[in-house]
Amino acid sequence: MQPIESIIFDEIKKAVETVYNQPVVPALIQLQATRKEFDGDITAVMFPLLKMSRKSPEQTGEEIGAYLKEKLPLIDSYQVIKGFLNLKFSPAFWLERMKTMAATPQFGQHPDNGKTIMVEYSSPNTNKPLHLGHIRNNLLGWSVSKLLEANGYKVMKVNLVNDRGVHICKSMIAWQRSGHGETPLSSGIKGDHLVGKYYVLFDQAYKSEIEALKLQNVPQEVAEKEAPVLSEAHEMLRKWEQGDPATIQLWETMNSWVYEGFDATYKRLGVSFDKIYYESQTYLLGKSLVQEGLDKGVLYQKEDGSVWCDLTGDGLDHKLLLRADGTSVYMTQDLGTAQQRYQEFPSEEMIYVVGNEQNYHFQVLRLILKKMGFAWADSIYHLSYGMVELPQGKMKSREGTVVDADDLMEGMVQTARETSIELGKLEEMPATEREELFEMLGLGALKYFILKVDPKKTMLFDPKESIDFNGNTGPFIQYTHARIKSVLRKAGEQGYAPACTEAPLLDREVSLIKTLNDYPERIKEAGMAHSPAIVANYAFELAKEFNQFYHEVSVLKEPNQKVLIQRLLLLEQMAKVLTHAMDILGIKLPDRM
RNA sequence: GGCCUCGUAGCUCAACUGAAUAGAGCAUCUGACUACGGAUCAGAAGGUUACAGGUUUGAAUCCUGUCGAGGUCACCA
Repeated sequence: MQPIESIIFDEIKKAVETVYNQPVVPALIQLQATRKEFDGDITAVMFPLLKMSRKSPEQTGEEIGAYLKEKLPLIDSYQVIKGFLNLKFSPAFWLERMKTMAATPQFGQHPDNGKTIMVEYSSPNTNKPLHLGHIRNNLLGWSVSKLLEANGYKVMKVNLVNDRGVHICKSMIAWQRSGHGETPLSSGIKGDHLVGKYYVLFDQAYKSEIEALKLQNVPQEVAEKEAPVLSEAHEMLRKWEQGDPATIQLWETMNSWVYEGFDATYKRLGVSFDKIYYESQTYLLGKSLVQEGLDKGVLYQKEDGSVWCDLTGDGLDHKLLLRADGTSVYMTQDLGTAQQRYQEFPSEEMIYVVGNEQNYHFQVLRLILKKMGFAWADSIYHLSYGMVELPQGKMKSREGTVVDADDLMEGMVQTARETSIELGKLEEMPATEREELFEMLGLGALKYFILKVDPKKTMLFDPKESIDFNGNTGPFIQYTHARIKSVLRKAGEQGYAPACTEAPLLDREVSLIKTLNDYPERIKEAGMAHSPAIVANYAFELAKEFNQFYHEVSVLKEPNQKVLIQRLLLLEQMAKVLTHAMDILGIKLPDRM
């Protein structure tokens, strides 16, 4: 559906050219939605035109407004306030708009553009369970993928699991030492939590060994490096890299526990992937690229054999790419995986959903790829999101302030359960259906709370506020949807079906149509900004507007049937748009609650 | 110390590309339950957009400086 601005743009340009008898640069025509407090639908800013008109802003607005009103039937009236020309469209125009959107099956869904985008997100370590920070990552990754799909892209959702390294060996060592063969099955503990438990145990053992060494007058720094458990962990990593069968087997076993746990968390959170990569299979990539870089003279080698990239010319430092012993570092693999991805799925854009503490890493990654002459380096987009903080500050594992993902989800669902039961509205609902509803509400609250904030900003997660179900929250929108559905249901029982009857529209209805009409543009805007927050805030505006309308107008008590039937059509549109918007956020909408 | 990001109502967040009187929600106070669903709605109060300059017809937004917060500058990932 054609946005209103583009319909009117050429007309206004023509009007200005005619009235002032000279050509106009498009940039001078500035249009914006008219602010709520003024009468009108679209506003043209007069200031840029003053040089042409050589008249006051008010006079200029008058002249162009008068011309437009006379020439364009769809302009009902105009009003000039200061330097702003507010144009109001005719009711017939808005009726037409409503008809068009009602006839559009997937309103808000942009047509397939034939382009592919890759989105990498989640990318967890396999030594501990997911926490609140991962939740933001996962929700963003999922939602941005949906958002891009709504913008007509084909999206490949990818997860690169960090399944190897010394951190995993730490859990393995602790399990060997004190696990006594414990498994998720034998203990009833979820796999990722069980492995996480041993990671913590490792840390405790490590610390007490340091203390013990210090009692023997070993200096702190030396103790930190030479504690026996740590040496064991490094030894294990060496064995792993050599392919020692027993080590590999333990590694596989413990990782499989973690995956089982992650799968459950992902499932409840509602996210999924099209392809999962494992770092154990990709960590050797990138070495050939480094060789290529050396040949091209983009990289250089030190006497000890280590390979570096000099980025001082770009205001950055020297960056290590291969250690003296020839092993690769994080950046090396990332160069390699980027190339592999691009070859595997040539895409318009490769989006990495990664926290902003890695801004520097991605800056360097792009720069090196560019220096090496890969044009696709520009298609790498680091979707950098801010940290999630708690009222008491940052999450710190040492201080035990880490909010576990599973606990958090369960807590939200439990709160939804308590709140709903307290309100006492669901006595008639079957138990299983009720539980499904609590799940929808609890997770809806969580997802909305996190996604409504601009990704790049640091956000505060206040558990007390997140479980609030009033105001700008997921449950508020879910409730709104349930009410709309309820009216439609009752109307259906009375034999009414939504339709456009050309009945006159109230101002409030025109306003709703305007908001609905804006939806596809907002999706586009959100897609370009990679920001689900724009979608969330739009949905809230719409829900709020509905509630106001609903409070003022008795839809089912309306005596004029034509009016009634047409209002149902408007309600149906709202339900459709809300559903589509919430689907982008991964939030389910109940028909009743 | 170098580089990057951020600073908006008591709190959490908006403000598309520079545009009209900087908007919501929460909390506070007042009002509406003879309800198509009150998990709602109406209203009040709350601001020198950290500070100081500059550009512009116009600045929360762009530039410079100061102050404050966070991140990063690993042969960790």
